[in-house]
Amino acid sequence: MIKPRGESAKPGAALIAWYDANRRDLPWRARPGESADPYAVWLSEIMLQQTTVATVKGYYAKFLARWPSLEALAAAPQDEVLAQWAGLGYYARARNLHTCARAVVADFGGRFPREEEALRLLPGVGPYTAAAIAAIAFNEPAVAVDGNVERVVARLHAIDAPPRAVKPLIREKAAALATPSRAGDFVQALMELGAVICVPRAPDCAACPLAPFCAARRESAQEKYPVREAKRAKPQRRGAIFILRRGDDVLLRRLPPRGLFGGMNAFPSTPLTEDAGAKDLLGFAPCPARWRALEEPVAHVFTHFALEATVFVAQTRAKAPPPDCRWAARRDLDKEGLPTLMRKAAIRAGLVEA
DNA sequence: AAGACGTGGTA
DNA sequence: TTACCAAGTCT
Repeated sequence: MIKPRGESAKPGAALIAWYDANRRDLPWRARPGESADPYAVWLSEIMLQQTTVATVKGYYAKFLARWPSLEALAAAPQDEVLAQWAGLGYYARARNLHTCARAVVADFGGRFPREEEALRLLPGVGPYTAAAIAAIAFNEPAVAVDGNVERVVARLHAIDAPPRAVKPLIREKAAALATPSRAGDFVQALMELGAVICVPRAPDCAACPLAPFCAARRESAQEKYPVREAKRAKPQRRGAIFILRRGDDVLLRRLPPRGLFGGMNAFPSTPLTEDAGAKDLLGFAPCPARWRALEEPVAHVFTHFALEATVFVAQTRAKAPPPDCRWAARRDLDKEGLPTLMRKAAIRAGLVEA
């Protein structure tokens, strides 16, 4: 039977047809007929965790230019990788990226394993990323479930529970749409649909290949799905950041390898995971000096708390750096790779251009 | 298992 | 301006 307007009888077929006609040309994405590069797929997938395509593009290009191969990345010093990652956030990803590169070189001769279960064992590779690499890079029949897929499937079936509570159901419903011979394209099709059509607010149902099958649309309640988790209050914390200058140098500290900004360069500060509001901020200074507080504090919002940090500045001469600290040339501050909060402080203090 | 873990964009 | 949320992982 001939369907009018190219409409397909099966949602899975409609989805893949839509993708074939509408796929975006992304830097890490193989063109039709080309085979995917596992290194490119892995690198992009790590960067894309909780991060938008638009933000990733610049970092991806920078990484690929500097480290064109897995071997090159594995051979790089970790601090260079962290410095290049600066500003992208979730810095455990950068540490795991580097560890993973070395593991694949050491344990697999520089070739990523193709099986989902083996990929899952690599650092920084969880259930989603393992499935995504297996499907996209190796066309293995793995089903990657990310936030896009959760939203599309939750709407398609009007699933009345937060995704976290019904993960297996969502995976099963997603798998039911799959085109097994085209595992990579299928996974990307479902995510792409969520990213450009079945968006969180005001989805473009008129352009959606799954609209005829969509339960949420049938009940005109697209934005009711996926059901949101109860949101927790975001505490407001206060703290201080200390910028010590010595001629053309600035004092930097290397943070311990776990926790907030783990492994990154930073200015000395109060412990940011605690509220220092009621305490004597200068008691946290890296050394005694004539500290001067800048008028306007730096505001920064993290996932789980908001911070207002007073920036203190002082000058010193010929002082040996305190433990875990070193002097860095102010002109090279941009190359040091500071997390965004610290970069904001540097801008506020006039050390670097905005 | 629920919270830690960044940042930027949109409405 | 607050709220949401983006190709999640780790503990």
